[in-house]
Amino acid sequence: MSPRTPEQFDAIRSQRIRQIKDAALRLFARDGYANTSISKIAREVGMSKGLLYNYFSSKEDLLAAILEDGFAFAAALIEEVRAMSDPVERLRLVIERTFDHVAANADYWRLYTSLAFQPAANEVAGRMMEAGGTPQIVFEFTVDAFRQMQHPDPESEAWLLSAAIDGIFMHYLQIGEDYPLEKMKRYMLERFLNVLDGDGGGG
Amino acid sequence: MSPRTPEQFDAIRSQRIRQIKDAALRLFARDGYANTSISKIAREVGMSKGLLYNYFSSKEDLLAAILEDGFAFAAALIEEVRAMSDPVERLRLVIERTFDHVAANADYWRLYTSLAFQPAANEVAGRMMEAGGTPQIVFEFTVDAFRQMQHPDPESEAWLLSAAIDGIFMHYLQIGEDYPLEKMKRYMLERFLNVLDGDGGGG
Amino acid sequence: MSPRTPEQFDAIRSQRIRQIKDAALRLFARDGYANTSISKIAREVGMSKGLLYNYFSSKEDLLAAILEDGFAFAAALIEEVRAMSDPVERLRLVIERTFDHVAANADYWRLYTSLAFQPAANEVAGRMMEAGGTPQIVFEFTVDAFRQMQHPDPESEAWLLSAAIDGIFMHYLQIGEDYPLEKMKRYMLERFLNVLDGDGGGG
Amino acid sequence: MSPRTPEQFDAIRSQRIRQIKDAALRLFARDGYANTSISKIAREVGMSKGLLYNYFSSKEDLLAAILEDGFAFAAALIEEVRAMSDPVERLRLVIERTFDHVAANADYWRLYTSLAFQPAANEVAGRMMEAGGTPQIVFEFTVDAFRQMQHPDPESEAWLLSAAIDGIFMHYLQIGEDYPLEKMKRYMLERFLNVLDGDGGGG
DNA sequence: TATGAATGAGGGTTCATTCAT
DNA sequence: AATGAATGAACCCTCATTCAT
Repeated sequence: MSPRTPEQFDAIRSQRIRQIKDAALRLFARDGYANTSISKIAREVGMSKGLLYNYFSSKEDLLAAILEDGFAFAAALIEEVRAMSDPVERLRLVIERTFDHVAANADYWRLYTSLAFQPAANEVAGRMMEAGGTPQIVFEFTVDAFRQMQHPDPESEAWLLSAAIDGIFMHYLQIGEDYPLEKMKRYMLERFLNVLDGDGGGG
Repeated sequence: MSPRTPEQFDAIRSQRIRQIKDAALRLFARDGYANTSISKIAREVGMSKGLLYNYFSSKEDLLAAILEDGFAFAAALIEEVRAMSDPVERLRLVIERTFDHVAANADYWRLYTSLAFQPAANEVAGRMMEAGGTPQIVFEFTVDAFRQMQHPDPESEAWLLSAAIDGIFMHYLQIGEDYPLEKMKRYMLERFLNVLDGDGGGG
Repeated sequence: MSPRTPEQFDAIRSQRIRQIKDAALRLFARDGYANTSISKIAREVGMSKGLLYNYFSSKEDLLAAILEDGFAFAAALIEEVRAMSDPVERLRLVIERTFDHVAANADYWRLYTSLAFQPAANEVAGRMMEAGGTPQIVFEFTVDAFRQMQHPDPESEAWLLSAAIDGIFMHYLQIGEDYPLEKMKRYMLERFLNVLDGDGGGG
Repeated sequence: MSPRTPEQFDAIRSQRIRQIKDAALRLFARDGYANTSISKIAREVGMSKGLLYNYFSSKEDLLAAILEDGFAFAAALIEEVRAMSDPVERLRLVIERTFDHVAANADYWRLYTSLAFQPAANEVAGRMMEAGGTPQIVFEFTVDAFRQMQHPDPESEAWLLSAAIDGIFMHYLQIGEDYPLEKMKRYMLERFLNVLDGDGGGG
């Protein structure tokens, strides 16, 4: 009965936003952005369409918010790693962190990949992906590492490594939990970075 | 004056079907199946919506016809390669043929990949992909080859190779002609199959 | 090889028209006029849509031609019966002829009835039915007969008789060959006209 | 200012549903189900097409809801009458109630009859009519009554009575208010059940 | 005579978004 | 904060009809 404090309002607000984003991500990932209606999302969350529009001004806005969350991970990772002096060690960390993030956020990556494939399909997503130029930086890290390892063709090897990683993720996202993701992570580190042990930082 | 012969009708039909499939593939690949309307396809071809339905009974039917064309390539490749006695040589051929097909049919693979990512989004595509179980066979070819090469962990290496290939395709499909696809093909053959030369059968 | 004579052309023409009307009647009766497309009729006959339009200038024209055939029966019956001196005998003949026509042309009556129920649904049919005022005449015959039989309420009895006949037809058209149509014909003659025997004029 | 209560929403819903059903029934009855577009119904009600779909998930669903209302009458009548001990009295009541229902719901019966005539034309209606097997029960009531009245041929007489009733309805539905429906009801009761007086059970 | 390609209007349906309450 | 009624544009699809050949 007592009126809610502003803090309570904020808490409710944050929780609502989280619920909406979670439901939307799940549905976007499974059925595709275009095949997911606002109605379905609202029903999944258990709120009215109208209220959903109190938190996100459009379907695209909701998509942008979801993508933003994922970009934050990439930005944080770059930040964490930028100052490292050993390129090989840096690359190792990037790989481990990324594998773990994919394992923990499969839906996000499913959505991300499906959007990345058809940038023309969605203006907002297209613009955001162009802006969030993470991959470029990571690619340069990779070349650095192979150069330091005296690899004869660091560029090709970098392309290969990043292709292998993306391919592994693709397989994992399609096959799901039957895919030996953890094993492949260790196999990658071993084959590309000669890292023999390592518990993989598994979550 | 005299009525058209059946051959003339057939010619018109074939040409129209080809025009429609071409336009649809282009748009599906660029904008996504869900974002491509029949109207847009018809406009692209320069015909009325109604006429399109003389050739394809539904949007899904059109999609199926397009996918079928691609599956035919896979089936033909398997057929060609099945009887080969040397697994390594067989794998080499599969890789080369597939690289070439991807290079020549980028739109098809763009569409294919985008559909493969969200099988729940499209019933028809989902069913067709389940039925056309090519990847499984190709994976077994790969394991065979590495076993013959006495690789210590043929399964993991097979996973890695197929991931690398798919990743390369992903990059190529996203980046386009700037991507060094031909170079990566040679690099792959060299690194995974110890094939040193080879002009790659380039088309 | 020898060129066809005009008579042959006419014969072909008549046959085509008959085929088209037959197929159209069957489909109109079963699926309804609105649910039957020109394409379906042409396919059923085994000719092209274009050719069908050589014989009937529109779908409505085809419907009109079919209805006309049925009206011809009614007109002929009236003609045959008009001069009869005994109203009872005349009514008996009308009933027998009508039962027989319904039995032999169930599809026509199915179509006729479905159209008669919703005159607003089809302008052509509506106009034709209004013009072909057969029922009115037959009703008067019926009243005449009952008057001659000294029935205390000839009008009501006439309404009843014609309702019973129409109801029997309705049941027959809905139930089909399981319905005891012949038996009901005899029962009607017996109960309404005191006709005890009669082989029913069975065809 | 304050949001609408659930009761208010319910009231709006009920009213809209009633408006839609009323308009649809009127149009279906007059023009036929196939000739009545959702647009026309919406225009008749004065709402957008889209809103109509908030209340009925499809045109067929709307039809089903309308038919359901009519079936409810039949079920209630059967229920009311089932326990009656005197078959003749029971039949009398069924006849009176049905005449009254037809008189009060002419549009419904127009629609019903038009659908019953071409079961192949509409899957939903076909299935519902098959399931709602009222006529069969009523027919058995009728036979019972004639058997109790020692009629020499109860089955034929039952067929005749039900045909007469259906025929009367047919005439009434086609002719409209000029048809002496009330008079025919009394005439039927008198001729078939020897009921001489009766206020007609007027509703 | 004969074909079927071609059109265009209209039908059923969905959905992002707005708004009164 | 919260609801769901309401709209309108766009979507997939059908079909009577016309026309070049």
